[in-house]
This record gives sequence, C-alpha cells and structure tokens, in this order.
Amino acid sequence: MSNSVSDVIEYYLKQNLNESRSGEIEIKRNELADLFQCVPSQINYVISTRFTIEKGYFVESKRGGGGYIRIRRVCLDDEAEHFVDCLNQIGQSIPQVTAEHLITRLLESRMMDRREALLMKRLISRETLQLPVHLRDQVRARMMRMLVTTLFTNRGE
Amino acid sequence: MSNSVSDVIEYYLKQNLNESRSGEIEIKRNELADLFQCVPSQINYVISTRFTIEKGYFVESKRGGGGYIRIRRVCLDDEAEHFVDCLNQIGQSIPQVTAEHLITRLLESRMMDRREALLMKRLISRETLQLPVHLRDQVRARMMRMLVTTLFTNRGE
DNA sequence: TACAAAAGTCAAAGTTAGTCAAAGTCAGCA
DNA sequence: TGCTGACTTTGACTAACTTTGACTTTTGTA
Repeated sequence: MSNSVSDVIEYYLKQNLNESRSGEIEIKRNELADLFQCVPSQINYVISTRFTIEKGYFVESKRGGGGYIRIRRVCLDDEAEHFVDCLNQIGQSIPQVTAEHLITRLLESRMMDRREALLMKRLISRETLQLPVHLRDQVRARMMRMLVTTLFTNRGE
Repeated sequence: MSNSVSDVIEYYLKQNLNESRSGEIEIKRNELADLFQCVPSQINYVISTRFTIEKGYFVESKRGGGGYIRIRRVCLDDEAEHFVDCLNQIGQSIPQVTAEHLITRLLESRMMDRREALLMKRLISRETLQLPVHLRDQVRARMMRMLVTTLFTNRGE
C-alpha cells in the first residue's frame, strides 16, 4: 500500500515511534535522507504532511551542530487546551449557527472528515431536533460536547 | 458475451478481486491503460460504470507519485431495499437498544467506521438527549433517519 | 567574528489520477 | 435506409500529491 518514498519514510518513523517507550524519537535530517536516498527537504515534506499537530504529533527541531528533529506523539494532556477551549465555547447551550461554525473548524483542523461534518450538521439542525428553542439549544450543546469529547479521545485511524 | 475493451477490463478486475484474499485490489491507472492499450481515462469509465457502490464496490484513489486506485468489494445486497428497510425499522420513534443494534449492523456492513458508530451511539443515548422518554425516542428516530439517509446518499465522504 | 554544520523554505518539475465533452459504434426500429 | 439512443472510446485539460534543489536561517565552535 505504501509506494512513494514519503510513505515509506512515514512508516519508518511511525514504526520507530511505536517501539520507543517514551513516545518520542529524535532523528538527524541528513542521516535519514541518506538512508532513504532522498534529498533532505523530503524529510520536511513528510513531516509537514504526516506529522502535523492535527494528526497528533508535535515536532521540535534544532539547527546547527548537534541539530536534530524530534517527533513526539501528543496525548490528551498536550491537547487539553484546545479540548477545553472547544468545551468552553459550547457551554450548556449553543445555537445552530455557532455549532455549525465549530463543526467547520473541527473539519478544517482535520479532527473530522467531510462526511462526519455533514452528518453532524444535519443531526444538530432545527429540523432534526424539532424541539422548543430553549430545550433544543441545550440538547445541541450536549451533542456537541459528546462530539468534541469523542473526537479528542478516539482519533480516527 | 460482449467484448468491448471496457468489458475486458471489467472482467480482468473482477477476476483479480476474486483471487485476492482481502477482497480488495490496488491498481495503477496508467499501467492498466498500457496493458489494455487504451487511454487512462477509460479506466475511469470502467470504474464509474461497473464498480459503483450500487453494485457493491467501493473505490478509493490517490494521485501523485505512488498514486493508486483501490477497489474493494463491499457486502451489501440491494441498496435501495436496504435503505428503505432501515427507515422502516426506525419509524417515528425508536428506543435506545434498537437504535444501537441498527448502528452495529451499519458498522458491520461497512456503512460507517468505528469512530462514527461510537459517536452515533453516544449521541443517541439517554445521557446525551436527557428528555422525557416519549420525546426522546422521537428525537432519536429523527436522528437515526438522518444518519441512514446521509450514509446512503453520501457514500464514503 | 568567521566558519561550518545542521535544519528550513519555497517554488519548479515530475508523477499520478479525475473530469468532461466530443466523437465513434452499434443495435433496434420507423 | 437511415434515424435514434445507449453505450464506448478518446484526448485535452485539471487537480492532487511527490520529488528535487537552490537558497536561507540558525547554532555551536574555533
């Protein structure tokens, strides 16, 4: 399934990450590029397309002598801020438009895919809920909180 | 039977699908076009006319270096009937356990993925809805109908 | 400070696959 | 015959993803 060099490098890095007990690996860009016979900047490409924060990775690096690239798999603690932000915005009651914006942001930050976002927007709509405004906004808030909690604790793939 | 190039390609692909233990094959569009001496876009034609979701196939692809077209056989007999069956089962009101069973069946038939099923089960739960029983079962029914409709009309994102 | 040794950036080139509409084929029928 | 409509074939154009390399920035050390 993995045909491109980028895919192979991605697999290699994730393999190493899984084997490291600390959930963190440190590489030398040039050494890796050498190992996979590619230009050093391809390592940057792989990292920027496959090890993004949205996908649950945090990357640090340092240039110069003794430089490195460190990749860490982030767990809930590191995302807690974003997670809490979302929950705070939702509160105990949320109108449809606000919820729709939040869903769009979650989609844009790759926390959900298009189908999930579409489904979610339909589920929290006035038409689906068909309840008095006050009650409707409260049910919608509980649904949104459940969405965010699920997204943050059960990452796809 | 017929022996148009498209028919030959269709036969070739289905043959390969049958032989693959995983029920899934991966091809390179250009290689196939080369093999059958046709333009690459004819592969798209064959796929779009013979490997539709209605006929029980799910197709994914990726462009660029290492690109591919992946065809998977999905086990679903008669689409429309299944869709209508689901809607009938839901009706205007549905209790939590019944809805959960339906979600599990949708998951098993690959209409949804694990995370979507998990999310959906949480969304339709007593805890999330927190409404009087009769109202709750009605809201749940509308949510389930929306789920099924979305799944059947918005295949794979 | 100067230099060397890292890593970063960015855009061009390369590699696939997708879309769409025009043209071609063929069978059935008035 | 020759028309019609469904299906197939073709290719120009588009979109998405990857690879490459020239140039830049940062950092440690002599």
